[in-house]
Amino acid sequence: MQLAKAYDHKNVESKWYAHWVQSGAFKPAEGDAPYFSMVIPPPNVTGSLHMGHALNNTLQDILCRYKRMDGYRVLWVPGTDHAGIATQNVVERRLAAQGLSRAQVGRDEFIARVWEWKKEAGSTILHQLKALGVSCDWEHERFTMDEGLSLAVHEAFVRLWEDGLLYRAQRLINWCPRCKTALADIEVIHEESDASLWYIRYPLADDPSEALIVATTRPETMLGDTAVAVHPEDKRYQVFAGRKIRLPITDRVVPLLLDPYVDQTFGTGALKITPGHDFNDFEIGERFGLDRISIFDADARVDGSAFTSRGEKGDWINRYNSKDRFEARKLIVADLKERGFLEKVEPYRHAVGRCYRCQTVVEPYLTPQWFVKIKPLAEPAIRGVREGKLRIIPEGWSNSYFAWMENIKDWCISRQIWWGHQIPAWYCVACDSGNVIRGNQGEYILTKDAQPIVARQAPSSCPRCGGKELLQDPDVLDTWFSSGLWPFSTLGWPNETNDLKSFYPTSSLVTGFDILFFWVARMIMMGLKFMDDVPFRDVYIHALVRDEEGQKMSKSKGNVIDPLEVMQQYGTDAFRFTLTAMAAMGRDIKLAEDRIAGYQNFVNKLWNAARFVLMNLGEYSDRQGVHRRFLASGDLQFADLWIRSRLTATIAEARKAIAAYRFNDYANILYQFTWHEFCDWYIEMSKLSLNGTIGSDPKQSQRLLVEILEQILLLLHPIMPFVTEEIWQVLEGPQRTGPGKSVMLESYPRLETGWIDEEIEKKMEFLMNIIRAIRNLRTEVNCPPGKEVKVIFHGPDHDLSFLRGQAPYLRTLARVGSVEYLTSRERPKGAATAVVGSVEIYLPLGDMINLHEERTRLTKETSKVEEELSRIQKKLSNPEFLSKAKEEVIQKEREKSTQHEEKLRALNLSLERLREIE
RNA sequence: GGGCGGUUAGCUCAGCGGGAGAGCAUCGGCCUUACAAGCCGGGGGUCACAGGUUCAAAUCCUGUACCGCCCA
Repeated sequence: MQLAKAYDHKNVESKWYAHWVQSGAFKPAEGDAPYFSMVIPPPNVTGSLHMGHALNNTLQDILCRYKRMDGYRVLWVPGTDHAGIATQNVVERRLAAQGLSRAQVGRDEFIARVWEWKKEAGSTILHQLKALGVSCDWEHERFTMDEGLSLAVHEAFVRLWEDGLLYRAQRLINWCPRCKTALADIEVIHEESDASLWYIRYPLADDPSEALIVATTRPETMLGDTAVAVHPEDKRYQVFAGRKIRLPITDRVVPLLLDPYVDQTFGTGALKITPGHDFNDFEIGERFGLDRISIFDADARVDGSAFTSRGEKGDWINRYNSKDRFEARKLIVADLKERGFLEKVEPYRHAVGRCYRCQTVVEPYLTPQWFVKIKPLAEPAIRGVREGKLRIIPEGWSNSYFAWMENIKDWCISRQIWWGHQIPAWYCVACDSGNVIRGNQGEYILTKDAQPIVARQAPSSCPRCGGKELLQDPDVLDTWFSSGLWPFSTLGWPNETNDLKSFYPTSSLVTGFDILFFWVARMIMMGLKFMDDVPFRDVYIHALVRDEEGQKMSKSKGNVIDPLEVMQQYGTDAFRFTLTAMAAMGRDIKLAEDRIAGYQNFVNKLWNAARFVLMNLGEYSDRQGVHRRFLASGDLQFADLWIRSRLTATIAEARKAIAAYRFNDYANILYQFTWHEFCDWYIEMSKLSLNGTIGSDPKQSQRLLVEILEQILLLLHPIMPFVTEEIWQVLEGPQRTGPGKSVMLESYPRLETGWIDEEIEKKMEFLMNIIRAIRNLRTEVNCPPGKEVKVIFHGPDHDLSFLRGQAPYLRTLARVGSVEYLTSRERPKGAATAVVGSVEIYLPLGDMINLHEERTRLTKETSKVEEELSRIQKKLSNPEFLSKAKEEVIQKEREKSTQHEEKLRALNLSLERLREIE
């Protein structure tokens, strides 16, 4: 029953994880205890573990382990999300490596290949999470594409449709020409970039010698212009009111509109209007009934048929047809320049929208899509937070939540990809034939007017005409649509399962703010809609992990720290502790590897403290598995009472911190107690009891050491599961270990408020200060560390008699060989001096003292105390302070004043002694 | 452009109305049989700046500067 000389995390971690899983320790307990449930923010099935996951799951694991130990029935549901676009991209790349395209293999074969890929590579991140030690119930693992969750998706879709909250319509949406799919608004990332502003002459139709100059960042879209707009009050353009414009190149004649939307300060104040490719222009187009010309195809290449179908003619159509939008831009700019329509080009910086998956510049594109009518869902979701059914922590984030929710736009949920939940809507080839356009290879296109038949299962016939041939909508749903259902779909919804009854609403959700809108907001809306209750009571939003310079970690910047490497090198516990200690609310984490190394020392410290305890157990083996038995039973010495009091305070603070999601406080409180109270003082003091110098029964000291160590292990376990388990198993011995036994199933330390003893704590604080003062004096006089010294105390009787009782501690901890207690007015001559409270401490080592240095030191301290004292006295002589400040504050200041006076008096006496020698 | 957050020791950060703190780094001394991944001790800060509120401001308010994020 000994521990190895050094803690070897590599061997320990996988061993205990397997043990936990095997013994079913992650499964929710039976019984009727209150529950605590969480769902994991499902990582992308394509993903691999990064710092964000590591932090996110460490914090969740802390909550789960804490709650489990504290008697709750805990369920933590793990799983992954099918990540439609990302996964499709991965599999397409694999196909491309074989020289194949998605179109070549066909839809069914492609889907089969995605599943194949998922089978072989889709659990990577879950395995990595296991390395982190997460205590998820793996029997509850879910995947957004598995059968049950697909059922939930269909059910949700159909119900939204039945409730009139879904519609299919031709709208301008964000289109990624690379992924060839629609994106939701928030899937577009706006990034500032350097570009140009082109100024183009737009001549008047009736007099080409007159022209307006429009400024644009996208000259190529002029092929789709159907108007020019100016501000109604813009004096520059009032002469042009009511006239028409003949567009360069296309010769299209378009109206000049007056619209207050136009920003007079932008460019020339004259705005070209392209309702088919700009969101703002689209709205102006709506107001004025303008044509919307969709000038590009799905690849964002100029689509000549867009013009011929309107009866437009000209060489320009052929010239630009099939040209990529950026190529078309170059051509058009060149052509404008050649024909004298280009006034000037200015450098210009503006935000460009890019696909969040592949960074391609998105194109506003006019296509039929499915939308969720979002306002009726958003309103209850706003109320839910306002009324406190759901707390967002830290609270500051609720502002962002409200701002977003209140300005929310309908959610485009259809995606033109293959991997995902195919939309449960069908179209009748018979009665809707005009809208179902079939191609040669079995593919088909639905027009904007197609009539969907929405159903839970493929209908066998058309409810309108009885037609037997029905085609399913080829689009799939946004992945976030299925993740929006995650908190209840994973529990079995739409079936009324026991899980759903037992664990919904979930207790907490822990996530990063980057998916507050993507995911959290949508879960709240969906939860309220389908479960009639919020999906979780608390949302804890944690920080982003950045690199040392505060930069977001990204592969392209090359500043990524791989959590797996870190765990390998420093150990998972050290890594988890670092993340926890740095997870202060509302602030990003700048992670430096030094810090992890620093906390690895803490793991080592704990390990060695445990080694000490085990090494000193001697014959003690009569443990009966009752923790805190001897701590509770009395017969405690001074140091025991002190550590028990401190332990109790630590338990109270730790519980408070974790309940408030103050993870960094939790970590620091335990660090402080373990290292600087238990190790630095209690263990050192216990050496005296163990060797019989103090107290009567060394066995009692052994018991208490074990019990306090146990408490520390229990408190630390949620953060550092592995090392605490390893120590626990050795410490408990064979009677209490074995299958099904684990520190993670023990009770979390409860609060015994009667154990707080302020008097004892004050006394210990005093003793510590005395010891520290003596150590300090020794250093000052260059006294060799091992050498015992004589010390003389002078002070009030009660202090001296207390110190008389502490002689053994003074000997061990301060190397005080002999003590003299002075009560007379005599003072030793030629001694180094320090003052603690009202006690003067003399180190009579006349020959070793540098008188000059000693005097400088004392003088410095005197002036420090004087300064402080005068500040306090000034306060106390201020009548306003005395009349307005709280009584306890005044009392405290008075006490301080007395203490400082005492100290000052003692210091002055010491200085006097020095002068006598000199 | 709108909103949010930050600016505290050399570094990373707590504290957010009544004594300026931690970890790391640094300096000095120690291989004291749990731990040199350690022990003991020390130094180091007009709490960004300018006003204001208050008996009392790092902490609350206003403004300025710089940095970061989100939204448009």
